[in-house]
Amino acid sequence: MTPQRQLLFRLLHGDDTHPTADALFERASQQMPGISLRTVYQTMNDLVAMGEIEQVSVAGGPVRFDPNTDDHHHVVCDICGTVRDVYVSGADKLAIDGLDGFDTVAPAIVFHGECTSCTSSTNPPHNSLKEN
Amino acid sequence: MTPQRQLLFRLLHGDDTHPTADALFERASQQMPGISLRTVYQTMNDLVAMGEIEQVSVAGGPVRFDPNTDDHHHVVCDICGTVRDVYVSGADKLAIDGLDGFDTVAPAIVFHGECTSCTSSTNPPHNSLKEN
DNA sequence: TGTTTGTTTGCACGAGTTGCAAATTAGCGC
DNA sequence: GCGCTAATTTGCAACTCGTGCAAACAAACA
Repeated sequence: MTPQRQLLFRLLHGDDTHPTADALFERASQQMPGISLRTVYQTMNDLVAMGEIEQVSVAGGPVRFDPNTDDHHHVVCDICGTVRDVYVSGADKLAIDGLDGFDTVAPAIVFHGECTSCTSSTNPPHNSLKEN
Repeated sequence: MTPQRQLLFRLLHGDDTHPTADALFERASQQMPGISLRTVYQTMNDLVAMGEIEQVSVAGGPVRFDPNTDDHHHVVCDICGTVRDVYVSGADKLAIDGLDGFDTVAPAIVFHGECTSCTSSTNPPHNSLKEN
């Protein structure tokens, strides 16, 4: 448990914004100048492998990290890219056709939409998907 | 409607393997040597924008293209990367907590699992995720 | 102290995709 | 068929996200 790992672990927990490696790197750099982006990737991969955190990947964009390991799903704003946790119940009752020939684990559900920050024209912080 | 577009459109329809741009490029090159990979990307993007086809992107890998524009979802083999269409009913009856502040469009459901080709040790065409 | 083991860092590389500008082609009126 | 214009295609460079590698470094420990 090196200082770098402690810092990253601390930064990620209590962060529900599903940050990218780059975003974490930015924040970590403020508290520990000189920390390497490579270390952020390395540490995130290790934490994922240990099951301490989850990876969320949405449509082409960079991977995001989620400290929430509960059974949950995600909503994505298709305009600004914001990701939020969503809890779904009843997924076990879905009627599914086409899983023949597959040992299936679990469904990952991603809701797509537009968040009100992006929708409300009076308050237009229309951040591009590229930002963050 | 150029010959390139006709060929690509034809190749994609009647192909339920959710090919990547590269896979399409390979197949197209056989029938039209000299066609550019750039053209494949360009054409696919146009078709997606026109709503003629759909894009499927799974965790890190390259984008795949799907001529099926029905309301459907996908299963992914986490070993070989195969993607298959899945029809789900009852998704409208899911109880969802956390969509506040979002104008939501629709859920995209991806089932993860292992296909029998990969599971059956007697018949192990364990293609890596990188192949195809 | 010296060794061992794991971590961090920098850099170069790789995959996938896009931007750009030049060359080519399609479509269309005549 | 001819010439024009707009769209398409192509090649290449560039970009983003992420990983491999090897050297430097740090922590633990005999």
